[in-house]
Amino acid sequence: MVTIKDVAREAGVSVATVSRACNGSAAVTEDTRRHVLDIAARLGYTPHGAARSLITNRTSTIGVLLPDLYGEFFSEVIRGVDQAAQRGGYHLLVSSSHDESREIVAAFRAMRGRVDGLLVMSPDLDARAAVHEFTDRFPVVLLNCPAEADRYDSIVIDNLDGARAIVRHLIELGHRRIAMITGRERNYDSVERRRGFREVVREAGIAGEDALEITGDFSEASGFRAAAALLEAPRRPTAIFAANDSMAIGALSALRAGSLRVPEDISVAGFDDIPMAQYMNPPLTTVHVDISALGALATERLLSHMREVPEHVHRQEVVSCTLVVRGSSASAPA
Amino acid sequence: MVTIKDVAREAGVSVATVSRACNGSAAVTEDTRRHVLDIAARLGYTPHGAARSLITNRTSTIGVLLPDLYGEFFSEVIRGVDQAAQRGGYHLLVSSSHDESREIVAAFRAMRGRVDGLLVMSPDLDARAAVHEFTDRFPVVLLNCPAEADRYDSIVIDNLDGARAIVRHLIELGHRRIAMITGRERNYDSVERRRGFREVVREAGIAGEDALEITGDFSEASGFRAAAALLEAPRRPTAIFAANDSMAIGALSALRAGSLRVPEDISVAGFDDIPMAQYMNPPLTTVHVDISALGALATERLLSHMREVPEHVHRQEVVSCTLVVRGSSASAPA
DNA sequence: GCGATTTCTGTAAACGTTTACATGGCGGAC
DNA sequence: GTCCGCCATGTAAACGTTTACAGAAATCGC
Repeated sequence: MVTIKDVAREAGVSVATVSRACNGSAAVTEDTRRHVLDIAARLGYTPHGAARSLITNRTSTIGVLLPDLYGEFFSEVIRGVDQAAQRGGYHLLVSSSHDESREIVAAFRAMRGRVDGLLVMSPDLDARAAVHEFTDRFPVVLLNCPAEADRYDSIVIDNLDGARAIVRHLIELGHRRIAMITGRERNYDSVERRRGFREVVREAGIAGEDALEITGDFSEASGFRAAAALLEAPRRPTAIFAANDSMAIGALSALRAGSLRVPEDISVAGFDDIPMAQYMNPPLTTVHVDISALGALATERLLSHMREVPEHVHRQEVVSCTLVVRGSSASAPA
Repeated sequence: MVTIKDVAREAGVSVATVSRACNGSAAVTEDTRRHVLDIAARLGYTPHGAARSLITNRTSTIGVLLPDLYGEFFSEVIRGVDQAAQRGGYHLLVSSSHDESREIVAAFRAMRGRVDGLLVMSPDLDARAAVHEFTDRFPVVLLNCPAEADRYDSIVIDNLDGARAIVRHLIELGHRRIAMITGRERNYDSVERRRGFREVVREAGIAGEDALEITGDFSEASGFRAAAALLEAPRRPTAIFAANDSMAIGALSALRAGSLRVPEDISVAGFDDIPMAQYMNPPLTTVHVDISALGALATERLLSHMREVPEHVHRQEVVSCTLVVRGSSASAPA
């Protein structure tokens, strides 16, 4: 591998000059610069990232910690993150599949000296402590995590508001028996969305047995299973609110398999508005969240945190979401 | 930031001993090891990745170069890559949105000293030269790229075979006017799939004007537009083969908007079998590719290449794909 | 109890950069 | 023509590790 020394020797200058020429430092003649860059190009020299990081204490990389990479939601988030990072001249070190605190800690440790800041997306409620331990190490921004607003920087979706809006929508359509397919018990987004569901349902005076809850895991398959189970319920709901679009899509499929018409016989609503949602049959009524913008926002927040590190003050930012009514919801059957 | 020196001082040993204790080297007493690790934990010491990489010449990271991160296909690939990498103790440095050769080269350069190997997924035909320049730098595996088999390691989908199978399927159902929605002109997968389409259509003796081709870009929206345009065609096709599932899903939506029934009036087929495909209405006939396995396979290939670097011999591996017939295709209307 | 051998720990060099500081050369002002 | 100052370049230290080698302590055989 060709190093800066090889270039220096070949060009007949010192390594300092090569370094300066490559980094566009002012103090080098135009002639020398061209000469050095020529040699460098000819030799195929590329600076060694680790060496550079070691001395400059900068890596031009931000770490991203995810629970999983499954589904369109996460891929959209990453897309936004990547775009914003690239715009700022940063790379992305991605680490996913961290269900347990223990794994998160391990991933965290592995990041020191490799990243300048960290974006943590860990909706799991248990991971909080693990995150806290590292928040003084380098700048951290939490994305969609449960967090005390004053101790962390965080970006969260207004889950509560979104859930309220969509459940209200269903109630306004005359539904009085509404089921919710939740995510896992420890998932923050799911818990918040369920909180909205429960609130609105209670306000509307809907009895507990008419506000059925059934647990999924945010995957299409779990939505399918949940909806299939709901069809067997003694008092079948006239509307289903799934805690995310993937489960809603699975539910649509199960209902069709059970020969129910959506929305004539039963309404379905999701959450997130993944790109696919509008192309469903029927198109999915859901809560729109600008997912990639969410990722981009979090990244920009992190980048600015990294610049102003000493006088930084933590903030929690809430991104709003809006109800999108499409074909999968309609008036309750008579 | 606490370094190995701090730990050494605090523990009253040399840095060498700390290093050995942390890395589980044999030559250190159990007592010393425990003592050192205690101090390290108390001080919250984490080794500095860059420093370690510099001396060991290993980064425990593999780079992933992508054209974009949009859609379920890429997210599934990354998922497989991430899982395999994690299993092998590697991290992922992701860099996406590289449309032009110039950008690919820049991304490549940024990777030196940061990764031990590189996974390149660049279906763009123009990027080939850029890739070649770096193949002697570190181990590279191409994923779904056009490549001379003997000069690179590569994994490709058997696009040709898959496309043939699905077009034959449509023809066997009696369709004689079949349209294809392709991807971009420079996209390798798309070109190969189109080649399969053309071959089979010609063999079946279908006239050129009955084998309409229309260009999309692999997005749902482009599939929607393409299908909408096909509805206006003088001789409307009775079947549509989209070069990927996203476009097929967009097409389904457009056909529904145009009041055509799928599959009674018109059949639709996709490619990839993204997780969502089976939940469509109607469920999508497509070509199944085990996408995340593809990513995992490429990663394992890269890892083994990294181990046996000198005597490594390049191979091209072709992963097969299988026709999956679901509800979106049926006999041609009379 | 003494030398040989083994086992553990310390010293210091090395990895490839960047950058503060030193140095030398050259031009301009007088 | 001399001196001063500036500007381009070079020298060398530093970043935080790992590891070859050396050295000290402990164990063992006799």
